[in-house]
Amino acid sequence: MKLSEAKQQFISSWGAFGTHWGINRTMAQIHALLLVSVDPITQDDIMEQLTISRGNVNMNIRDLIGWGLVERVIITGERKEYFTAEKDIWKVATKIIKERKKRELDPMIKLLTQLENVEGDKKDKDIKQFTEVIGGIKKLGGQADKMLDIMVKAEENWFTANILKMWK
Amino acid sequence: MKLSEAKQQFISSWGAFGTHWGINRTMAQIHALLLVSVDPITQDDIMEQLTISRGNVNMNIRDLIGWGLVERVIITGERKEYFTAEKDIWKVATKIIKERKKRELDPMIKLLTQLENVEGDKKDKDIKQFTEVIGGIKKLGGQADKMLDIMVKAEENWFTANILKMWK
DNA sequence: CTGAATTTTCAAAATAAATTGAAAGTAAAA
DNA sequence: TTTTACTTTCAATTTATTTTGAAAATTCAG
Repeated sequence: MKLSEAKQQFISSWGAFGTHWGINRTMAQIHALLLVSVDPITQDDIMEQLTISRGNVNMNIRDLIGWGLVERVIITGERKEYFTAEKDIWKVATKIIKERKKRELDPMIKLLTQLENVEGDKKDKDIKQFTEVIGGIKKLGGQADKMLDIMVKAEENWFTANILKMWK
Repeated sequence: MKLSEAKQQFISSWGAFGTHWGINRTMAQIHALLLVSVDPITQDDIMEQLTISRGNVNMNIRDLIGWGLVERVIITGERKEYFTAEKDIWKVATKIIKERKKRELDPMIKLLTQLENVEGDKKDKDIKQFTEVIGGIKKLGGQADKMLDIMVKAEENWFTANILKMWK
């Protein structure tokens, strides 16, 4: 397979993959394009390569910057803005995990904590099962939290890799 | 907060939470309703509680059964079908993880493996970066795989919990 | 078998999400 | 300051997803 073909394939698949995880197709594709672009590129480059509108590119790029996955690059002498993506996949994963945890997991756990304090007799069958389910989810969330923390804190890949190998 | 209110709140939030993860709101809500229902319930119960159509309930219930999160229950003497959800959250998570891994992660890793075999000089800057990015994602996928395997294989919650505590 | 109860299907309708493109906004250059 | 190159915004449109509901299929009791 040729490089250009492989890049195309990657961009398209990464986009499809993203949709399964609540990320919009175009944002994932722009991210993929930036990942496989050696040098920083402009909004016009993205428009052309993915055949999408200027507004679309602009909005999604801003989102990607918000996620900390892409940054603006100033090229001296050039008027246009250039963009580049973090290429270290470990860092990429770390950022996504941190951000999703903050945006989704933390608020959910906060809510569950409130829901646990339901009125009534704790011995009641209905109440008991409810608090058990809620408590279970909270506990699971806590576990996930710990795992993610480990991943995030483990600066060195080998560290986690080796821990994991022990129990494989 | 009253139990009924808390249940309502949980169902609605669980639905919203689901949408961030590529799960449709109604399916997540049906799942939530089943999680907080002590006894098995019918399609009509679900229709009524969530005020959604029969067809909608039927399709989403089938999907949930496909994920192994819900099962049909035959109540002797009753003509209608009843449904119930797995209440052990650890098992629920395990099933979701296994299934998503099979449906999404495995195919992606397979594709990346193909893309690594790109034609041309491995010393070329463009090719080098491409294979590095692809290789990085594959490696990350492999790590995730291992982690998920550990979670899935760890029948006893405390086992993983304790491993994790060591590095917290 | 017959027919009532129940489940399933799926085309059409409703809703939600993504995309466009042109106008408004900004900032550097002249 | 004015012009010009570029970026941002957002109402309108397009596209994708979800939901409905009635018809078809299935199941089971009599």
